[in-house]
Amino acid sequence: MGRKRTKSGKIRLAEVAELAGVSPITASRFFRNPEALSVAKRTRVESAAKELGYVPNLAARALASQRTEVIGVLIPSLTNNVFSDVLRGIYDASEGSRYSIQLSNTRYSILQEEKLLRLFLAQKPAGLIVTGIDQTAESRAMLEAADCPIVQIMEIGPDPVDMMIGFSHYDAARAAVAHLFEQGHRRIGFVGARMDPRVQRRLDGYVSAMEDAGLFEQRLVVTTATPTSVTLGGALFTDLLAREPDIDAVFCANDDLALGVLFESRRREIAVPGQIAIVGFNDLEFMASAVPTLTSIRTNRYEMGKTAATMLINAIEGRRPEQPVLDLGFKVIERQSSLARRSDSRPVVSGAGAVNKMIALPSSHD
Amino acid sequence: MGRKRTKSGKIRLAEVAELAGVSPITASRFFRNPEALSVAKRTRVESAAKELGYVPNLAARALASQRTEVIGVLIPSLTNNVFSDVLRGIYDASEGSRYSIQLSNTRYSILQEEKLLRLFLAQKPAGLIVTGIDQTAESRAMLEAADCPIVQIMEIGPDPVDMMIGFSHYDAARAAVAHLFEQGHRRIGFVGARMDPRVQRRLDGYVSAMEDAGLFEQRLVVTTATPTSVTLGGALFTDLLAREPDIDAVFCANDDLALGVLFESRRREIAVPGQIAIVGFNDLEFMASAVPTLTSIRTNRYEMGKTAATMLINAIEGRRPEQPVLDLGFKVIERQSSLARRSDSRPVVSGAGAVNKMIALPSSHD
DNA sequence: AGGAACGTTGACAGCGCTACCAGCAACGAC
DNA sequence: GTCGTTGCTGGTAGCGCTGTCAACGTTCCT
Repeated sequence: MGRKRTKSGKIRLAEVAELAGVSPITASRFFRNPEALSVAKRTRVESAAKELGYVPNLAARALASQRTEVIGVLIPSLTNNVFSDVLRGIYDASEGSRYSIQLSNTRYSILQEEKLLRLFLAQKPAGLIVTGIDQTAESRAMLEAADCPIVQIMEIGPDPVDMMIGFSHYDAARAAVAHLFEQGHRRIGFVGARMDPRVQRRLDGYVSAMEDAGLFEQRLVVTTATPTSVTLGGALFTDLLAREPDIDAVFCANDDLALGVLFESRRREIAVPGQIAIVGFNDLEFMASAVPTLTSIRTNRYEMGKTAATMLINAIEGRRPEQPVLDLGFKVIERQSSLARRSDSRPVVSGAGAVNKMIALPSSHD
Repeated sequence: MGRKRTKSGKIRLAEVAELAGVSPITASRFFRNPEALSVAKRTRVESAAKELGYVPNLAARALASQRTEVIGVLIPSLTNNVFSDVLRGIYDASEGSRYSIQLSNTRYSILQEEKLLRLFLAQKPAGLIVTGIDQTAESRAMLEAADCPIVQIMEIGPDPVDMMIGFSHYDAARAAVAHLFEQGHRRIGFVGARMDPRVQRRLDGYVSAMEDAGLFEQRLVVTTATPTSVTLGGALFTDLLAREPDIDAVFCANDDLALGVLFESRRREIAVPGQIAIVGFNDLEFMASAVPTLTSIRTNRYEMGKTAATMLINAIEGRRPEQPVLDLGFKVIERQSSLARRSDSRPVVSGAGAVNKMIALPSSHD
């Protein structure tokens, strides 16, 4: 059953040093700063380590050096596939580096975030990646006092703690609404779930764009604190229709909701985009192959994670970025679901991706 | 910018002990085994620790005790939302415990898995969670020699390394095909992507069920090593149709593929389930709200992760499970997409979830 | 009463590594 | 030739905690 207790081979740095004929400290240097060694000793230590199969004891290293090689990552959700893309980027960037990722889930609670932050900081992480810009005052103070580089991800805003990488959800939402305006839609509903700070900012963007056009009405907005799902999209859309039967478009705070709206439309035999246009947010993979294909806002999630981790590692190693705040922007991916209303109400069902014009915009950060 | 270097408050166990008026070792015991202390000292240490805001130094603890409180988790993918459910369960179970999760991604490579395993084991984890039962001989040997409890997740099979929790993908696939037979379908195609060992076993189950009925033909099977996606589902379905235009059902190795098949059917104006029945695998959330609602095999992924981590933690603390191999089974969730063929070819578009009969089956492990 | 058994506490000695500083050789500048 | 400089190497002294074992007081048994 594999529970047998084997006396650990126990190859220490001292053994490697002995085999290589150098002092332990020289062997130690080989692993931290090989350039500092003469070529002769370097190769000797290297082959000795390989021969013995030496693996450094991270706990001893951390204790002696007073720092760890752990990057702490705080994200609000493991379920939301938006974060799995970001995480994949982070893990990819950390791979091959000496740093390991310590992940924790705040469950969209800034109090939980504060608690986790305290825990993380006590272990002296090499760096920290935190989600968003809405921390408690206490968290903010801890972050500012922290003795390591920090990257805030997912959005950009004023007053970064250290580094920041993301895009403006506000601007992205405005762009989505602008696109619907362009296509001739006027009574545009908003459907949102979870309503975390980033979704809230999307709502703010929607409201401002609608107000600018003199078209905003509170009754066009349907939101809930419930976690998002496809089914919920259908339910919220049902609510919206009951309240405002004459809407001609729906801007969904994410793609799951958009898919739910699409299915609900089909269930009700409402033509998309003939009778109702749909725009989602995030541009998940399925948006391009739905029928009709679904318009969405593409956000560079994988890249965000990867860049964040890369920037962080560079900063840890003393190479601070020229530009600490990075706006990754977004793109309006125009597809069939948001086309201008047509006289015939039959949905367009030509090949997927036929309409796939892209509008790239950096978010203007104010 | 938060880079200011603060001299760490540096509250050590010694400080706590001093304030409490006990020896450091007694204070240490308070954190590891409070029951061993007298009530008086226990409360004294407790309040001293709280007053000073003491947080133990994990590196020192690990070094001195020769073991860590880290649970290593090896999964093949971060993208696949099947794993995000499992992970959520694992993280949820670890929360509140003293153990922290160290996650690594094998990218579906057993060689990469072997490499990561070596890395993990060198740090003497408290426990290990690995995916599946297909390890290299070398990995297997390392696992058997490992000095910690181990749980294999996602599937069950003969000869567990230690503990095992999952279900039979083979039996689940057979059940899916049996369901299609019941509904009167005969020419059932198989669509699979990625073809990792578990998908392969689903294919094996499909093949055996079809052979049992004398209906198997190699040309009914379309697979690819490409990672799965909704779009890919449509493409594979297109291939299948080109090869075998007269199929009456498709069993998809996962739900993303099934959704792709649904969209492609709609694009081609093929009625589901009128002309073609669809069955997916995993029962992701959207399956219940698609139009038509999509039949799938429900697998208990969150529960799998949570139970695995709970079992592991119990085993670490000496409470080994009565039953080291746990079959979580699966359920055939019958929905509209797989109903018997009907004379009229119009898809059923009544309310979602109208048909939602469930068949629960434990997988028979041989 | 004597002794064993138990519960509780503390002293000591590291765990494996690295920070710090000293030492040494080789080299070039004056 | 002397001095400083640079490049490389090693010795010493911990980092903060826990394993081990001994010692103590108390209780219970014979």
